[in-house]
Amino acid sequence: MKQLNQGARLAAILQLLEEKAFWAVSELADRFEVSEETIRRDARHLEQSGVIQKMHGGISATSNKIEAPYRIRFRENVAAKQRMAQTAAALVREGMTLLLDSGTSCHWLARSLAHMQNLTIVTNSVEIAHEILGNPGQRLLLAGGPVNQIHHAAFGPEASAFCRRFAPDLTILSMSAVDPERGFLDFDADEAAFKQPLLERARRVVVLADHTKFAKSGFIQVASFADVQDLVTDLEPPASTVQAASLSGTRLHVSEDTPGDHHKGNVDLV
Amino acid sequence: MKQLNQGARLAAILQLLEEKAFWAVSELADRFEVSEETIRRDARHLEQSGVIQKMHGGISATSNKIEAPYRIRFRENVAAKQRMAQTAAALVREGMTLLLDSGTSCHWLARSLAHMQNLTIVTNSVEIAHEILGNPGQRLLLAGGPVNQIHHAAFGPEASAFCRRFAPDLTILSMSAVDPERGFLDFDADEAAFKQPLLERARRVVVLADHTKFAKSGFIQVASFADVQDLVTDLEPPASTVQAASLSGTRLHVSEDTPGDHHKGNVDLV
DNA sequence: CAATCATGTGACATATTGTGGGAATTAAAT
DNA sequence: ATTTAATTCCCACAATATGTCACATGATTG
Repeated sequence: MKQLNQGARLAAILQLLEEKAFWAVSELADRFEVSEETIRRDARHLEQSGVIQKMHGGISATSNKIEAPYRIRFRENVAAKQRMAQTAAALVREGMTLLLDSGTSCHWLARSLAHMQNLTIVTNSVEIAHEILGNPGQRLLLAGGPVNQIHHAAFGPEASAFCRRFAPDLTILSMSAVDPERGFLDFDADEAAFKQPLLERARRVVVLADHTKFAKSGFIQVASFADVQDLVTDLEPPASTVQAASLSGTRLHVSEDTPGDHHKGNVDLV
Repeated sequence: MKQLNQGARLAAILQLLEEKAFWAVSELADRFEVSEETIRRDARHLEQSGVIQKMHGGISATSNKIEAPYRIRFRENVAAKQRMAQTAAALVREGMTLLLDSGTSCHWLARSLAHMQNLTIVTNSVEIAHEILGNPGQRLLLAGGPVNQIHHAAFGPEASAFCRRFAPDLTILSMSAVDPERGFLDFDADEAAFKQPLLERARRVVVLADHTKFAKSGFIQVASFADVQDLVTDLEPPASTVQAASLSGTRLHVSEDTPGDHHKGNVDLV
């Protein structure tokens, strides 16, 4: 192929990506008879305009389907979420009825429960419902209504009324923020309004909150420490939070990352 | 297989996991002509993003659990279902409100609607809800309640009452059997009891039924031809069925397989 | 002619890969 | 059940490959 100017080359690259999903930088440099650095600059330009995706070794077509933000969040901090899920799963016994809140942490917990039999799961999360249906031998009760596009869950009055009909053995909630003084908080008003009534009928409340939640402070209080029997997290919380939990009798389950140290297990304070 | 760079290799591994649930490290190293350690590192990357599960000796798809029967059915007769979905999608306009019944045909339709904006989807199917949440710019109203393990959808009174609150532009139903004399039938009593009331408030009823449904005859009548404005199917139905449809003014949309003949399109009788 | 832009080159930073040693896991044998 | 052997895994290091940046050159444009 002969020398093309930049515009023609960019267009040609896009054309080539129709044929093959991935092109190595060296391939393109060779084909257009320019230096690899030029191709890399082209790649940077195209990536800036979101048309392609730069990868190590070359460029690839952007996935034509924009992934929903929820599903991106689901894949962030996977290791920590999996550890928390394992820790929380240890609280579950066969035959139990669980109320599983929406949120990616609860979603990972649902996945960790795959092997358990004879569970009844009540949830308002479409993602968790979808997950549970992949687990044979688990009953699913789904709260419906208008579905929130951000959280992929129903928070409306239908969902609220539905969930209040049950008295689950464990009420498992995720929280957006944990504050030593104000307890557990949320940013979303609908979400908070959905969770709050669940506390009244709850026998045992388990909250999942990774360490990033200790640095935040939402603006709607959902629960105090006294409402929560178990708090599962991935890193030791600040001393003030540990103390607040201790004073209210909230058990703290820290599932730390312990590479090469498999017998240490979880640190359960109180 | 030739040497691939990391990105291409990761994608290829995910592709391979579609074929076989478990791949040994040695197998993959062999296939990609890289060292086993490289494969292990790939595995670590993929596990970090939660896409696969690392096992001793190899990697496996996260869901090494038995795939739910629904999800197996979803992958059967894909070509026919996709054609029917395309045909049905042609009836949908932006801004519409759709009631989408459960069933794999409707599920494929939901997928075909991915590119459309500003749709409002009412459904009782967890699978369809999950699909819709992957389509940006579509509103989702989910009917809840106890979820049927076979159909992955809610058929209970909560779901029924919820759906009856809406007057959708299109009411799209799948049916288990089509009989020239008795109309549209079902095998499942709960499912039938859910669908029947939807017909009353429906403005326009679209039924999806592939050709296998013409050979069956369920035992619960859900609708007569007079209730149904459009019938989408993949092959020309028996003459008696065509006549029954014609007499009741039911439009017949046959999305036949027309390889290399893209302008023939659908056969619309009446 | 000055200013801007595209390109190539080389120096340096970052990422990926293979190798070998030692820990961990599994399988086999006692 | 306990020990032994084989396999597999993880880590650290070195080599290679790739990416980024800064600067110089030549082309293009106003």
